[in-house]
Amino acid sequence: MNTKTLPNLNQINNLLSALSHPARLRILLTIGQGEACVCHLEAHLGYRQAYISQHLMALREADLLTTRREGRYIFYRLADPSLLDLIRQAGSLANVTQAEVDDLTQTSPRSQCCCPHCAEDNSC
Amino acid sequence: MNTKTLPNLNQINNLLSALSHPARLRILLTIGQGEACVCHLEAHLGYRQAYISQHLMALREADLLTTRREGRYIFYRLADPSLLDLIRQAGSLANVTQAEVDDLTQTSPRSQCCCPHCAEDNSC
DNA sequence: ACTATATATTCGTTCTTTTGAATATGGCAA
DNA sequence: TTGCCATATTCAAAAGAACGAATATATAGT
Repeated sequence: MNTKTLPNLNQINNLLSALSHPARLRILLTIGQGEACVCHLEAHLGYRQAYISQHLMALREADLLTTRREGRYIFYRLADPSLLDLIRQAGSLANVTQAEVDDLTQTSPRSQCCCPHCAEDNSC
Repeated sequence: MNTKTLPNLNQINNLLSALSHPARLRILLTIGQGEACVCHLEAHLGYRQAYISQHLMALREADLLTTRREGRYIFYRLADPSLLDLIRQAGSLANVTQAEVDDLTQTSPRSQCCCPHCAEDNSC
């Protein structure tokens, strides 16, 4: 629409738009500095699988994620870990402490992930 | 809307959503560390008055702006100047240099603002 | 009181995003 | 091959955001 030809503006806007969703924020925070497979996010956040995949697709298209396949599992990782800083800074501007931001990671008290990464810890 | 009851998440999301719009980003950058009236933004960015007011309303509702009335003019100011840092950081994540971010401020080669602040500089 | 100027609000339409449901793909193991 | 598990994609309906047009408000000056 109006954005005329301001590519830089659009790049920033695309980044922010990709971030501007509760589920996507939680996904990014859950991935954190490490990596996570879809089933992990599913178990951890309590969303449906397809729902998570859809948001992962959005994040991928915004170049915010990288992927790595390991057998049947696909592990997601932040393309740039400083994304976490951005979210934290947004939090601080929105009166959310860093501790509270980190809490947004865990919600689903049930179910566990049994991917290669989690299997050790869990009763898999 | 699945967001259940995660108020912190929503606060962050509301902030980011308010930012996620080309016109609003430019408005915020134009206000910068100082203050600006609507007519200034109008002249500077080349948007219609009502259009700007609409976006200012959105930014106000997200508590991103404070206002001050001076006669017929209403001056807008960032509620928290560190918002600029957030935008710059978003820029850097989106491969936009700080200089390029600052450029997003000026576009309309025409028209001038004649508010009390600008009158001195311009031919008003 | 009347007019002009600066800004805000409302309304309706269009465009985009979200989301559930269903289905597809791709690897692995029997 | 067959079937299963992890993940991706497609589709359509519903919800929401953007935006133009018109109109309202508030202040100042005459």
